[in-house]
Amino acid sequence: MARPKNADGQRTRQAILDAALDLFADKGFFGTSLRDVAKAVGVRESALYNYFAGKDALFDALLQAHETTKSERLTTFAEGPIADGRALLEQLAITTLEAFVEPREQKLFRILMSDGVRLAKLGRCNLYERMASGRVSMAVILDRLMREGWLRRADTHLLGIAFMSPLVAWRQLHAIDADLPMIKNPRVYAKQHVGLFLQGAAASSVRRPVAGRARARASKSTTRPAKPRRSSQ
Amino acid sequence: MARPKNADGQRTRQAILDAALDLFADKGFFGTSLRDVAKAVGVRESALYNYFAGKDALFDALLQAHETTKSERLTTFAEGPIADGRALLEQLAITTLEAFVEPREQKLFRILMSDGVRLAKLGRCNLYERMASGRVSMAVILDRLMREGWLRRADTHLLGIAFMSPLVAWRQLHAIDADLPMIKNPRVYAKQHVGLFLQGAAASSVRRPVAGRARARASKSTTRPAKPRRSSQ
DNA sequence: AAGAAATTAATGGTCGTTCATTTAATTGGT
DNA sequence: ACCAATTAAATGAACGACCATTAATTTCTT
Repeated sequence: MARPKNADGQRTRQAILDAALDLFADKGFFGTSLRDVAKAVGVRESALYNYFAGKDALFDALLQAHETTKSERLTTFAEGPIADGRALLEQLAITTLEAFVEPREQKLFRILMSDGVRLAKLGRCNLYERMASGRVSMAVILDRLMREGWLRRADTHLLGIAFMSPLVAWRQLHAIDADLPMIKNPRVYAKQHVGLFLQGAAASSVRRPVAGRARARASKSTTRPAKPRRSSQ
Repeated sequence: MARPKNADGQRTRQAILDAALDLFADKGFFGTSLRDVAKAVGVRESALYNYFAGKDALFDALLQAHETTKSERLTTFAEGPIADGRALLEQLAITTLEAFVEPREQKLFRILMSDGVRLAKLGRCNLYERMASGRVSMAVILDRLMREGWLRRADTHLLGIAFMSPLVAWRQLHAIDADLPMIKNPRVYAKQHVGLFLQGAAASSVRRPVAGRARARASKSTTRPAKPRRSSQ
């Protein structure tokens, strides 16, 4: 039989996109056949060609559907005055993590993780440009934070990687196994991450004397040996 | 013709392993056919079956060849007394980065990056166990550093991710594109990374009084408090 | 002659894609 | 309000190209 009673093109098209996103995320672009996609939709594979010219076109449509959704999260952080550098970074971390938590974005992330390099090599997706634009946006934000005195002067890319990569890694680890012995709440993690990013991991008692402001933080540890101090770069 | 003049089984076997590593790293496990491997070796694909039972067995042999090479880099750092925490972290960072730089390890890294999740899902490689063991080793080291007063008390996984993920990211970015505007020398990067990890990115002079509660987000004040420009380093 | 190393040939399977066809809904003229 | 023409949506069969794997065979070395 063909053309069942309530066949709706728009609905089918969206179902194809949904199924393709799921399957590509699960088994990869190259590991997913159009037969798989069609079976998930409940349709023969030849029906897909009514909506997409081929497998590549389907993937392109998938990417484009999320390109419009994305709408440049980072750049909005680079505008307006900065009232509180720490709060801005926390909000930035939370936004980033929550973007990863969003299911569709997460699936897309997994697709780009596993097949992005090869797809980019075939000129079929702009993974590198995506990443580069992200790094640039991040550099702009960090540069502003440095110029306005919230961050110390340092290599922008060093800071960018140090700030961003733990967020990505945290999300990645959670995507692989949700039961890891890690901080589970995105907001809690973001807060702690920013704290670590700003203050550093060194025990607070051995801070170099810079400004008289002594931070009465932590230092609840037991007796510890005296630290030989080396100059910091 | 068959059986060329100087055919050597051992040599061929190694050539197969080398070619497979290259091709799997480049096009992925699922994207590489045995024909490709055979062609790279200069042999028909049926010849591969003289050395490996099949594609899976070839991949297993590839993994095992590097399993023996690895020999637990991290654990050696957790033994012996810690003379200098910063130096230890720097050495750890350098060792990690240089391990990534090693070509074979780098290719394996790329394979596991792109196909690891799916291969693990098929029970064909122990990606998760690898990562978990790495996290545990890292946690042991960080725990010692905390107990001996080199690091402030914090969640071990938080610190582990914050220390390790930028190194992985740096290597990843360099593997993708060697011409990025980033610190290129592994040792220089390691030093700066450890400095940032220990001291943090906050400008050294300004510190908010206390009360990390940052809900000053809603304030729409256009008047920005004057930020002292303290340039450190 | 024996065996190692590689060949050619073939098998059964899956893939992306094309094409003619069938069915259900919509439309327009009378 | 009816019926033909049109269109949208999906089908089933097929194609050529790969794929992993196996089997029988050839050639070189010792």
